[in-house]
Amino acid sequence: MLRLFDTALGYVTDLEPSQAGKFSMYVCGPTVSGEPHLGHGRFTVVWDVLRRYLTWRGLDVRFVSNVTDIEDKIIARAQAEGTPPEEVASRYEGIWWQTMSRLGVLAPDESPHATGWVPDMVGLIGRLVESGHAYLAGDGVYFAAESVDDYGLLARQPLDTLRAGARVEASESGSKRSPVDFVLWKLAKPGEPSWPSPWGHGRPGWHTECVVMSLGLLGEDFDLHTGGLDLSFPHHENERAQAKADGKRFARHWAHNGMIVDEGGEKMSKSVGNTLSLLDLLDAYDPRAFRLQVLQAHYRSPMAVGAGTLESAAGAVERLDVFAREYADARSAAPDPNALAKFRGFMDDDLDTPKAVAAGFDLVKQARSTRGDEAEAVAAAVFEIFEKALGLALLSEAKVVPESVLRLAAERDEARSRRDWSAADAIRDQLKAQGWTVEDGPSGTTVR
RNA sequence: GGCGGCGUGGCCGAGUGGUUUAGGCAAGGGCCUGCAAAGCCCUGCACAGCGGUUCGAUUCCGCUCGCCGCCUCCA
Repeated sequence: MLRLFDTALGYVTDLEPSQAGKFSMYVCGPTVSGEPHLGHGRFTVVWDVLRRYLTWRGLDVRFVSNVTDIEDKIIARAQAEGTPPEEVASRYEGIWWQTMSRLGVLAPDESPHATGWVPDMVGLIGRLVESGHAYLAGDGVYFAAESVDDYGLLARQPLDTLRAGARVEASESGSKRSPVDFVLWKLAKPGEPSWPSPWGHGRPGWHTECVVMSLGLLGEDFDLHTGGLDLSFPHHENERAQAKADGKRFARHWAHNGMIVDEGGEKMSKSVGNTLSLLDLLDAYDPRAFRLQVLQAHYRSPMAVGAGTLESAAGAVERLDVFAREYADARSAAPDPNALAKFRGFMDDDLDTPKAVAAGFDLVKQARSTRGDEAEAVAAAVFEIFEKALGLALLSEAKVVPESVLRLAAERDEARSRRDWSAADAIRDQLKAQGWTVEDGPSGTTVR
């Protein structure tokens, strides 16, 4: 069984599903108020890998990831642009799914939208108000964090130290009774989108949607709740507090991925403004290079991304493609069971993809240094591991070569058959100048 | 201030109390090649600093220095 670091426990533990053979996970998705950045790219790849791996291991995985389509930043952008908030949200959601597809991230089984669940959220808030866990203040309904006895579990800090450390500015609204309280329902200002509620027209606070949608779709006691490390507190803490106050069991396990950092080692974040566009990066490099780089770092470690790291990863992808072309026939062979067992051992140990990938590269080397059935089985394991389990597609098909290039290649073969090396070299230089790599094999000149 | 993490060879990035190496990229040498490319083989005496524990520490403990995260919207 897979072992994973559980944020709530603070150590690596067995990930026993509540129902044998099944696995339910909820990943906190994006707020669609802008283009995805590198951090989004990482968390989606990390949890996509976990999902694929568990599926590959034979579990029936149900993967739910939300889209936050109503939120302050969306409203702010809509107002700045003079367009409706729905328009902003749907535009960036379109870009989101398009980007995910380029990254090789599978679509969730379900992707609930916050705006589709407002009545359920109002229902939850109502129950929380009734039971005394929430209260109405000047500008909205707030959750009384201190009413939950183990508040601070995910933060791994007791409540009083959280309270002591809370920024004063954060509570300057003057509405909260305690600085650790958080808003469940924001009353609408004129011109803001709103839904009806017993407390007046307004919109849900961010921390409420994920509780309602995860419980609504996966039921109580679902297996795993994940997201970026920066969501562990306060977002996930607050979700958990609501579920608990509502008498629900909520997620059995919690897992969080590490942050992307810039060249200076500082976390990329919207507030600092040092985020890098994921779209630009995917335009500039093979998207698989980013995916491989994510795999080569442990999911909990901070990860630096820059031109150098991406070029390095792109080179490695290229190497894998060369292998995939040479060993394309092995795709249909039975993978070497020992190789797969070793791979599983690494993955089961807290999703150690760096080691798993290293093992994959070792297999590439191993396949090339043996012959016959053994080489074929090892090569088949390479495909099995990278493509099926990790979701990194390898290209066995050469890319389409334009007619003019093929003609030059033919001319070069002809020159070589005449042993006219200077003519052959001149053509090679010409092809190189056009960005093609020329290789001479038994069947003549090939380009890629 | 509270809680937590990190510091590894040119770069990214794993890992471990002790025969021999993570892996990728880059670099150097060799094989192959008309020359290349691709591939294969070989090469780097890495573990912030200072002490301590130990037969032995990069790995355990302490201290110092440096960097970072969370406590605030954030993946």
